Amino acid sequence: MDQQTSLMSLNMSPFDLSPGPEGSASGGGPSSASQQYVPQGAAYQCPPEQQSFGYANLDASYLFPTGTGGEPGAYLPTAGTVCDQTDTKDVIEELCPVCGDKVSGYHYGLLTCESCKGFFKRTVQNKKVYTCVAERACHIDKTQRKRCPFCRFQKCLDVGMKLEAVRADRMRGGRNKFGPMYKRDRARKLQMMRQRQIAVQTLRGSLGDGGLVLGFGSPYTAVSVKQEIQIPQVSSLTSSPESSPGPALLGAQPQPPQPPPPPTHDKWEAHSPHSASPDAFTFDTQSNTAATPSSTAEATSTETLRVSPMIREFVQTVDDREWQNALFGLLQSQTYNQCEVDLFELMCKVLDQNLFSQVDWARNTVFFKYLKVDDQMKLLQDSWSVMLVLDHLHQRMHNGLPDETTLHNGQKFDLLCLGLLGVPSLADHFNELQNKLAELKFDVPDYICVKFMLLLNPEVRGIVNVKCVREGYQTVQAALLDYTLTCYPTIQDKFGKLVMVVPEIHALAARGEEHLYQRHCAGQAPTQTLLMEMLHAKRKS
DNA sequence: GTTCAAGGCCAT
DNA sequence: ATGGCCTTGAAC
Repeated sequence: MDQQTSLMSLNMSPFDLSPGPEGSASGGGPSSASQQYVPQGAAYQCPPEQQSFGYANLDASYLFPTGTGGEPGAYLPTAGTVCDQTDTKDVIEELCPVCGDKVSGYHYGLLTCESCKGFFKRTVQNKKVYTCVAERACHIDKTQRKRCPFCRFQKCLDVGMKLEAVRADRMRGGRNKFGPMYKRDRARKLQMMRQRQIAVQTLRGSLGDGGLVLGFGSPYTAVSVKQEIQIPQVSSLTSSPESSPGPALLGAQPQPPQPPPPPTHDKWEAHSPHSASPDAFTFDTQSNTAATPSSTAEATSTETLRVSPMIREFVQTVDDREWQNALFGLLQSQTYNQCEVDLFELMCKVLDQNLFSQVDWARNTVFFKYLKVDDQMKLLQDSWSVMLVLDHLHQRMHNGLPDETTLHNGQKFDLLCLGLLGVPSLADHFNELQNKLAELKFDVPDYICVKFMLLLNPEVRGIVNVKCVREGYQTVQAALLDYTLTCYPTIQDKFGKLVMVVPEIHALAARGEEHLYQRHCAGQAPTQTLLMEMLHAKRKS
């Protein structure tokens, strides 16, 4: 699905390099790298036949570097060269993330080739304006990089080349503020390479070469809530903002992010049938079926019985594998070949992506999909944050999502903060909530019913078709009540207790929203995102 | 003194 | 316009 279009109309310029000594463009603000470059004029035209399919402008070719055939697994050193040669030079022997040519050093924030360095410099210094006559998704590689400067520059930004590293005063020589970052990046790469070598040595003995196939997410983009809702529905759940590639399969190397620990609870949290192979970007999840609770004391005897068809259908709308793939895909695409990323900014991007999934989920569900777009928007604007919190509780409780993960560049990313909407001090409250739910044997049907009830809130102001919303809410409410009575008869008033938890989730989400809004106002959050649009929408209403 | 990421130069 | 090579100069 094409989320680029709306952003392309935002007409943002990358050329606001404030002049002045020592990086006046610094200061921890949003990285311009994630913004969309919208050129004007028509200096260049991109040949239509050069467009690649979709928006996968980042290609995986540069992941299989330096002359070893480009086969999966070629990334691993051969047995004879495993040891002793881990110096900086080896680390540098990567391929340019823009075009796949040989890297010549750090340039404008990351390792690139000489030609992309020059291209980026000329573009920014001379304020060049390009146009793509195709779909703004041309494939960029070493042989075709000259054909569409628009897409080449876009890709430069997408992979993280930094506009602010181009000096407005054109002063030569010396070092800039990125020096220490390059140094840390080198150290991290060395460390990771050493770890990898150890793992390879261990694994070669028993397994032989492992495959290495890395999936890539497209660059980050945003659209308006309304547009997102109005995108034609697809047959199954898909996630935005990018049409995420499939799960990235990793071979024999200790490649972050790591998979969370296996789940430990009931059948709704059962191991995935696919989890036998090492798959660093997938953690175990319940299979996406409408199975019934089985291993809990209450539910064992009810196996496949007495769960209403509606709840079964609800459970089928849960696609945790997609959620995980989208999460880890984004974390990877945002950090691959990056020295250091702003973790708050990254968190906002993940939240934003989750929001897209949220919208996507909602507009494919019963009750909701028949509403008018304006009503849908109002419901989503009211419930997005509580649903994000609830989703995170679900991922932790039913899929063993860990507190943190190591990013591709070696930085640690706090996953829990996603559930806290960026407020670390809410961790205790969040854990308390999780414990409370665990005591209630909160399972996947509970989760999905509560989620529906959060979404279909008839109290939201300005809803035109209140009747329909209320009916949906009451139907789900009744289904949940029935489910809890049927499947958990020994938990006294499970339904009532679940309903009591809802205001707590609201309180937590409200604090998160406030925090995000403050940071947004302070210029610390990425702009032009669905997340920010949601924050603003609620304040306006 | 060395390093290396900036900007500059110039043949193509 | 591109891209390989050269010069520069702050940080180490």
